Amino acid sequence: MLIHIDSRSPEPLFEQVVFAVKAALAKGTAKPGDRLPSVRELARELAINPNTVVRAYEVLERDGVVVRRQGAGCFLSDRGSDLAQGEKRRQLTDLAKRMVTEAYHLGFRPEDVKKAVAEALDDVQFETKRRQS
Amino acid sequence: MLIHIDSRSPEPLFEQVVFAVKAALAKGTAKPGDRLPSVRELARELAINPNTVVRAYEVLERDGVVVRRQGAGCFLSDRGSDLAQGEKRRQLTDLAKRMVTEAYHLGFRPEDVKKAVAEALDDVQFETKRRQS
Amino acid sequence: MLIHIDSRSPEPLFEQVVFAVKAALAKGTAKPGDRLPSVRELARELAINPNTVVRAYEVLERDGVVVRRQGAGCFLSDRGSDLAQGEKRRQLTDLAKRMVTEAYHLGFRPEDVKKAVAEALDDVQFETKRRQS
Amino acid sequence: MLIHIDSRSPEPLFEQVVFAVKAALAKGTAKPGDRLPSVRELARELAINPNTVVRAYEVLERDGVVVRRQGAGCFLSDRGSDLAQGEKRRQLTDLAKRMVTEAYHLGFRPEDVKKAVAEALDDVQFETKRRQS
DNA sequence: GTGGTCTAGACCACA
DNA sequence: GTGGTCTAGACCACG
Repeated sequence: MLIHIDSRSPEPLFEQVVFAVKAALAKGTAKPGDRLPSVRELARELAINPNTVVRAYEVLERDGVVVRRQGAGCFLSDRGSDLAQGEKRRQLTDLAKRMVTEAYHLGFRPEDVKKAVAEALDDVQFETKRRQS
Repeated sequence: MLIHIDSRSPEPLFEQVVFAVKAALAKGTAKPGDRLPSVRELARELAINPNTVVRAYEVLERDGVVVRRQGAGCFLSDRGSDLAQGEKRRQLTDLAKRMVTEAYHLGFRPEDVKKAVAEALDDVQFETKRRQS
Repeated sequence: MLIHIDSRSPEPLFEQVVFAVKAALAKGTAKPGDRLPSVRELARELAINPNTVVRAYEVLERDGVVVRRQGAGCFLSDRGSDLAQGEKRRQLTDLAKRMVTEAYHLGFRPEDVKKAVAEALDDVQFETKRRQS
Repeated sequence: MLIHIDSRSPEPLFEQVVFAVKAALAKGTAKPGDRLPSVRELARELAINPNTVVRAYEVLERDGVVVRRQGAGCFLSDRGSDLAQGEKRRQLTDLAKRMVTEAYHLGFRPEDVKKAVAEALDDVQFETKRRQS
C-alpha cells in the first residue's frame, strides 16, 4: 500500500494520511487484516514526525478503520462504522450536496457530475462483504 | 436569500457563510446581480463577528462568486471560476473520489451514492446559462 | 465546574480530564452550552501540558460531548452519542459485566452492587432531555 | 474453563486473559482449587506470546485470584482480595460511578442501567461462600 | 521491536 | 484571545 502526502497542501498532514488509508481500503489496494507500516516506519518514509502518524492512526481507529494493538502494530479492520443509520444518511446527503454545489460553481453540468461519480465508484471494491453495525 | 449558520458545527463560521452563498446561487434562491447584505448587516443577522463576514466575502470574491464594489456593496457575479479546464476537472475528480471513499466507509453501496448525488443535483438550477472562463 | 486529576494515577492524564468532564455533565455541575476552560487555562490550572488538554478535548469531541470552535472555545454539546443502538447496547452490557465481575472479586454481594449502582444513579441528572441519534 | 480473547480488541491481551479468568471464576465455570493451564499450554491455545500469559498470571496472583506454586502450576484461589474494607468500598463506588456516567452519555436511562446490572448479576454464582480477608 | 503518553515549544488559522 | 497543527524528543507499556 502506497501512501503519498503533499506537504504543500493546505490539508493537514495527518488528514492526508487518514484519507490515503481509507482510499487504499476502498480501492482494494489494502485489505482488512493487513498491517499498516509502524508509526516510526511510516514517519520516516513520509519524512514527517511520528506524532503526526500517531494522530492519523488515532483518527482511523476512532473511525473504525483500523485497530491499534500495543506492541503488535496497527491493523486494518473490517468493522465498518458504528454510527447510527440516521447519522450516516445525514453525512452522505451532506457530502453529496457539497460536491454538487462545488461542481456547479466550477461550471460543470449534471451529466459531468454523474459521470465523475460513476468513475469514482468504479474504482471502489464494493463486493467485499462488510459488517453493518 | 436566507443564510443559516450553525454555531455548533466544527466547520469554521466564515466557511459556512461561503458555502451558504454558493448553495443559494446553485439552488436558485439568489441570482447573479443580486446584492448581498452589507458586512455589518449580515454580521448582526447571524450574530457573528464582522471580521468573519469580511473574510467570507473575500473568499467568495477570490472564487469568482461575488464582486465587491467600493461603497456600493457586494454583488453576486456570473463570472464563474477562472480556473483552467484541467484544474477544474482535477477538482471534480477529487471531490467525487473523496465522497465515494467516505460513503464506502459509511457502508453505503453504489446505488445509494448515485441516488444521493441525483437528489442533490435535483436541487440545483443548472438551466441558468453561465459564462465559462 | 471543577476538574481534578491525580498525576500519580495509572490512568492517563487526558483520560482523567475526559472522565471529569463527562462526570460534570452527568452530575449536572455543567450544562450543555457551557464553555469549558480554554486549553491554556486548564493546562495551567492542572499543571499539565496544553497538548494533553487538547487531546482530552479531541476525545470529548469525538464522543459527541463537546464542540470545539477555533477562535471561540470548547463548548459542552447536547448531541448525545452517534453510535448505532446495537453498539450502545453492547457497550452497556460490557460495562455492567465488568463491574459485576470486579465487584465479585472484591467480595461484594449482589445487594451491595445494586445499592452502589442505585446511589451512583441518584447523582446523575437524567431528567435533562437529550437528543437520541 | 474456556478462555477466549479477541486479538482485534484494543484491550491489552494480558488484561483480556486476566478478565477471562476472573469472569470464569465469577460465573462458576471454574472453581477455587482448579489448576490453570500451564503458561506454555495456554500461550499455544490462544496463539499468543508466553510472556503475555506470564504477565497475566502475575497480575492474577497479585490480585489474590490465583496462587502459583513452583513446579506444580497455577491454581485458582479462594483467598479473595486482601484490600482493606474501605479501599474495596471506594473501588466499588468508583466502578459504579464510571459505569453510570458512561451509560448516561450513551443515552441510557436509570432503568436500562439497573436492568443491565441485574442481568450481569444473574450470570454470577454468588452462593459460593468466599472468605473475606 | 511495537504503540501510548507526555512534555516543550513553535507557528498558523479563526473570531 | 481562542483552538489547530506540527516538530522534537523523552519515557513507559505491551508482545
